[in-house]
Amino acid sequence: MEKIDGRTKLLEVGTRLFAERGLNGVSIRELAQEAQTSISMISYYFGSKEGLYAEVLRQQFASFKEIHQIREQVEDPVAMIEEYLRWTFRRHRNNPHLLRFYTSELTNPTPFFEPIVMPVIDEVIVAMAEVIEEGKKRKQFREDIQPTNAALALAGMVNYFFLSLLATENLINHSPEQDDQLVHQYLSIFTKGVAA
Amino acid sequence: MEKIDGRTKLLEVGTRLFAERGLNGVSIRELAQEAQTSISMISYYFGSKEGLYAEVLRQQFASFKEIHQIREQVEDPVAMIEEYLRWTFRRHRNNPHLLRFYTSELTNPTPFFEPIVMPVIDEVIVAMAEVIEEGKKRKQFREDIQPTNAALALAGMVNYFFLSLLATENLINHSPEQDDQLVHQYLSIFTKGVAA
DNA sequence: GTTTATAGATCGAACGTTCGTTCGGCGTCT
DNA sequence: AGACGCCGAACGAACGTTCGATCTATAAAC
Repeated sequence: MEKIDGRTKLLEVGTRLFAERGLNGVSIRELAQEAQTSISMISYYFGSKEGLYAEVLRQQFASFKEIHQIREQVEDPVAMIEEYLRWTFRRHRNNPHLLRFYTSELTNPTPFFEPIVMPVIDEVIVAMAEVIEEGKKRKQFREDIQPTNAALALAGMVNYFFLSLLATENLINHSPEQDDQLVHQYLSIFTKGVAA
Repeated sequence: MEKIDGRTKLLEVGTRLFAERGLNGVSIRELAQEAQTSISMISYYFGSKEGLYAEVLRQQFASFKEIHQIREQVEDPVAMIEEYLRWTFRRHRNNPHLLRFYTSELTNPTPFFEPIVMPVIDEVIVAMAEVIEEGKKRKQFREDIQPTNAALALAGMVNYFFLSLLATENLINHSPEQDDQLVHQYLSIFTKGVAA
């Protein structure tokens, strides 16, 4: 039974509670009680409640930077989109809270959206738009696709699908084995298709 | 210069402010000031702040019921999906607040999600899943599509796309003329396609 | 090896502010 | 005169923050 330090415990509890009810939906008294510490510890470690929230956000969105490593490793646009989908699935499955912060900040931005969240989201969208552009050049993707719109649609599909799983509490039931089917389905938007 | 009654003004202001910052992000004092009335009017007309929020939610999600009329009018599955997309585009363009309530309630549900929001969302998803199922029977859609997942993905794509427009404040710039391209792009997931 | 000093972690009480709600009264119509 | 729309003051509760005191553990001094 090892005792983890109070700061870590607060970050842990903050992540869970802020994800569930947002910045304004959680009080420092609830945070302190859940972390089995006192209310003054939040100001002590993070300056303020908003300081704790900002630190939680930074932790949550740190994984977005991985997109650059993935892009270096995978050269082919189709393979890259596939890898992007699997990477996103993996991230959401490993961290069920990320999606809530992501969507919540996009819908009702806090003062931390612009400095913390927007830059990392932007990097991913720009990166994927470039990948799609390259795919068009290589005639792998349809001509009528607008890269930035397509990158947004792609991210939207995946995120929203997981959001629906989250809302119906099926996130745990969705196993890695189902990824293949989803990847294939989503990928097909970009590949040459025949309209009915 | 006609004077609208206080109740309507409060609903109007409540819709805008709750959409921007959520139930917990807006105080009754701010609502009253913005509506140029006094703080006691909220309890007077709606019982409580939550009562006002609930009424706003009911107004916002009333349009979801239109799905049944549309389904009665359009018989062909492909045409139905197309009509669904146009209907959704139209709704989001006419009411820029709807999407925020939709996503916000899905991500961080208030006590009103279950009684007010969930039922109408469910009706739309079930209806579209049935349409997709019918499309599979008629060999219009690919065999490997799972109807409910596909209905969720479809809704996700559209909603998230508009959410991104909202976040970048481009919603006004997106004109009805661009709908055709989007409809075609999104529709292609369901039509028989060739993987690259 | 014992004592002392020092820095960090933790606490609960208290502060001032803001919150949502209630209530008595005032004006304006029917 | 009675019903309704409306107001501002007041209430208790909850909020986030601050502060002085206490505890702990390591380092320094003897």
